[in-house]
Parts: sequence; C-alpha cells; structure tokens
Amino acid sequence: MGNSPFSPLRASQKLNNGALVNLVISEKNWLETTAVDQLIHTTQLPGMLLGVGMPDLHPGKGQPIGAAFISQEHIYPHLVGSDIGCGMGLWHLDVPAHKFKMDKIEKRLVGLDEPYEESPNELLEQYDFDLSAFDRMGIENIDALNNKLGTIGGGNHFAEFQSVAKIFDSDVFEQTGLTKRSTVLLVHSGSRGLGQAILHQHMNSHGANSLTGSTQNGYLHQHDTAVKWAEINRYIIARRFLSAIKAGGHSILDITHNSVTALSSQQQNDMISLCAPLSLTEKSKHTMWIHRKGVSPTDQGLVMIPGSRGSHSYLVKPKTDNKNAISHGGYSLAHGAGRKWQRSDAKGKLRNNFTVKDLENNGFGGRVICKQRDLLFEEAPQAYKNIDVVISDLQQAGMIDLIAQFKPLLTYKTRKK
DNA sequence: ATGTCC
Repeated sequence: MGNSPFSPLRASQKLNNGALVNLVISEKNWLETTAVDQLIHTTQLPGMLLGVGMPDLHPGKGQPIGAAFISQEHIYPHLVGSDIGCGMGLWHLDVPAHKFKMDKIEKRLVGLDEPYEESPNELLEQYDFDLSAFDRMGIENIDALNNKLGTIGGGNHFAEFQSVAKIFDSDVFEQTGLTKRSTVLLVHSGSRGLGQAILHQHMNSHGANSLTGSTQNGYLHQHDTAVKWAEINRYIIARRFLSAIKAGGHSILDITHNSVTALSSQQQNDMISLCAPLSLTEKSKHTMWIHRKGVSPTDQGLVMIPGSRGSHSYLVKPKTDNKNAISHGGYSLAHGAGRKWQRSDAKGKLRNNFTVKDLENNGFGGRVICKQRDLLFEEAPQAYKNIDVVISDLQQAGMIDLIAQFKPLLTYKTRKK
C-alpha cells in the first residue's frame, strides 16, 4: 500500500476471482461488517472486476448500499435495485434566504402528496418522454403509476429548502450562478413504482442471474426509461414546490445514483490497466458495466452530497487530476450520510428519548414536515452516520474538492398520516 | 424503496 496515494485510508484487496475490492473508508469512520461481507460477496459474482464501498456503505437486501460494481459482459439488475433512476436534483430559487419565511412557506406546502393536477401523459410528452417506451413493459396499470408523477414517495426521499452556510471555492461556486444569499431546493426521489415493476418482472424470469449479450436489451431499455421517468419526476416535484411557494427557479444539476451504464472507452482502458494481472485483453471485446447502488457518478459535473435531514449538505466537485483515484473509486462518490441504524431499529432506540416534536425540529432552527410518525423515527438524523466524516473520507481519498456547504431550512417528507 | 406485507 506504500505507493498508494490513499493509504492508509483505502483498504484494497484482491479476491480469489481476481477482482479488486476497495473501501473508501478511514479509521474514524464506522461501518457494519455485514456491509463489508455483502460488498465482498457481490464482487465475487461472475464477470466482476471492481467493487467499491463508499464511506456511507451500509447493508442492503443482499447487496450493500453506497457501492459501485464494475463488471465485464455481465449486467446484474438486482444490484441497481428497485428504485432505478433514484437521484438528486438541485434548484436555485429566486428567493434570497433572508426572505424565506418559514411559517408562510410551510403553510403553502399543501397538496403535494396528491397526484399532480396536470395530465401525466401531457407532462411526459412535454419533457420529451417517449410514451411508447411503456409498450411491452408488462406493467399492469401505467395510468396509476403516472399519477405518482410529481410525488416524492417514502423512505429517505425528500424535498428540502436550504441556504448557503459556507463557500469553499468561490470561483466554482459563482459559476453555478449561486450567491451566498441564495436559497436552493434539493429534491431526492426516484422512479416510484416503475423501477420496482421493472425489477420484479426481471427477477421473475432471471432471478439474480446476470444478463449477457442481446438478453440485456430488454432490461436496459426499461432501465433507461425508468431513469428518464425519475429525472422528469424530480423536475416536476421541483416545479410543484416552487409554484406552491410562489417562487421561481432553475435547475443547477440532476444526478442519478441508482443505475447501470456502460463505461466509456477511456474508462474501459483504465480498468484494463488497473486489472492488468487479470489479462483482460482476451475478454476486453466485451463491454464493461458500472452498477451504481447509492453512489453518484464522477463524470457528470458537480454533485450534491446531502447529510441527514438534520445536518449540512455539501456541493462537491469530483477531482479529475488523479486518474488512479478516479478508476479505483469506480468513477463514483458517496451519495449521502448512509444509515447507521436499520429502519426497524431506529424507532426502538429513539422512542424513549425523543418526542415527535423533537424530531420535527431539524436542529438548525428549521423543521421537518413528516406527519407519518413511523417514518419520522426511521428517518431521524440519529439513525444516520455523520456526513462530515463521509465528506472528509472522500476528501482524504483525493476524490473531491469542496465547493460549498448548505444548511437545511425546511424539509418536506409527507403530510400523509 | 414500494398504487408496500399482514
């Protein structure tokens, strides 16, 4: 490890199948052994070249969350999971932070769990979504699904108003058009029932087996459809929220963190040199694929990494100067703080020490709107790891430059009881 | 994560 620029941060290990496992995690970070077991187990699947665990790595349903997997020839839909296309959209509002009146805004955020009043099909067409893409998907009720367009969903999804807390790189920050007085809206949502229906359909016929060759086409088409649907969903959510608070704004970035995509030819060449002892040249005619489950890409511009709903979020710029760091990191970054406690544990641990009122306060003088009691406890900041440690691990690994830090003003989860 | 499992 002496010649590694990441030592001793990066625990790198070559498995029996020749694949590399990398952990972008420092000693001061904490992670569950289950998550590491899942990371190693998954990296042993046929065709795997590289598995990367980010500082927000935590156990999932068989495979870890906060991980990137690069394979050759093989695509594993279950590694992307059911929320295909889930991601973060960041919007710059035309309301300065000092004019953001919490009580007034909160009162205006109503009806946002209900179906959007505009026709979903017209909306989809408006955003250049090819409605014929739904053909042959075998999903029973597309209309019911499209009625979810513009709604946030459950789990860790949210829409959050934030203000600027700190600027680290004023040049890059100003290039986004933001100022220190700006208010932003961060939208975290995905493909709702669509991705789930696609994965279920796939699992019914193929289970957890990989797809190779032309058998990939059907899934990839559906996957790409879900990614686009999710992106449009975030777009409409943002527009709904802006319209509800009578503000204007525009999108700064939209980054998908659950997907499978082909590596660029440059990235494939980098992987061949990274995995040289595997003598990949023979197999290199096959496409390499990157599965992202709760990790953001490093080749799509700036990335927003949110903490919990009671902590800062960070706008970061993936570093481009260290090719080795980029390929070792699976062309990916952590996508958030990562869970510390399982959903099922969170309520039991917090019930006796925290009231609903406590958890509705975000610790920054702002609020979380979450009328679903169980969800409020499951998603409490205490159930998440410290975002500052996650960010510092990525920094120390040479993967990011910090651009700015944001503070939560008001988070919307759901008004449904 | 989920037009969510009982």
